[in-house]
Amino acid sequence: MDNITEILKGVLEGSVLEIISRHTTYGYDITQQLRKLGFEDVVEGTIYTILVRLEKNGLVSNEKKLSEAGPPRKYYTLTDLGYKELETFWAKWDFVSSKINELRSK
Amino acid sequence: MDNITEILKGVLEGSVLEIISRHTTYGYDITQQLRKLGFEDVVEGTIYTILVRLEKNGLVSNEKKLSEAGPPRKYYTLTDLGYKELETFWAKWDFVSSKINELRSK
DNA sequence: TACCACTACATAGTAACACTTAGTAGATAA
DNA sequence: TTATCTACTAAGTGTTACTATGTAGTGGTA
Repeated sequence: MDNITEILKGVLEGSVLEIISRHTTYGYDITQQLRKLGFEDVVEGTIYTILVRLEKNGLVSNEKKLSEAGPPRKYYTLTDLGYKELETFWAKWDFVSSKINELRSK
Repeated sequence: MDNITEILKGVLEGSVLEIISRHTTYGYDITQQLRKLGFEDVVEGTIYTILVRLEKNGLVSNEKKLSEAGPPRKYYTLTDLGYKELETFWAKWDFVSSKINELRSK
């Protein structure tokens, strides 16, 4: 799917929160998961900037651990604030997507 | 719903295209329709900039007509390119929303 | 007449976000 | 030694919705 950049705005960050909420993980892996999901053009740089932002906003914390296959990894975990934000994200998503579908169907 | 700005990015433009595709209409009315739909914080300035952009990109054309209740209105209509773009928008929306829901449910 | 509310459009500036691009660096296999 | 995969960093860009403010026509009302 070409050029979904604009539709991804605001959505990608929520997706990253969702992924981290499942189990603690690191940037490179998150990128791979999103690409496997179908967002094939997502690159690492995008995810890392999101992670930096999330941490700056207190939504995630990280712990550096050694890797078996490369440089050390930063494993991210949601904070309480992060879980709250994730909930808010889904509420917003439900709201917007229901309204968009309403607009479309009538 | 508070602060859905980021999620609306890319979506609002598609919504405007969808509204115009139903029947030719003007900026102020589009704003009202979107507010009635639930996007209560959408203001006229936002819609006018979108309309200017759409026209610049050849997706809509407009015709000025007198109003019964104020200044003249600019009635917008989708061009062929506009209809194509609208179709593309819905394809992107379907793609992204299905992927997001997939992420959420697994 | 003066004022206000509603209608209707315009636009310069801002903030937020995903993306681009380029880099560093460890591990492993050819 | 070269290449490939893993893993993180960061400066700069482009697009978008929003903020804020302005202009202007119409109709009601005090």
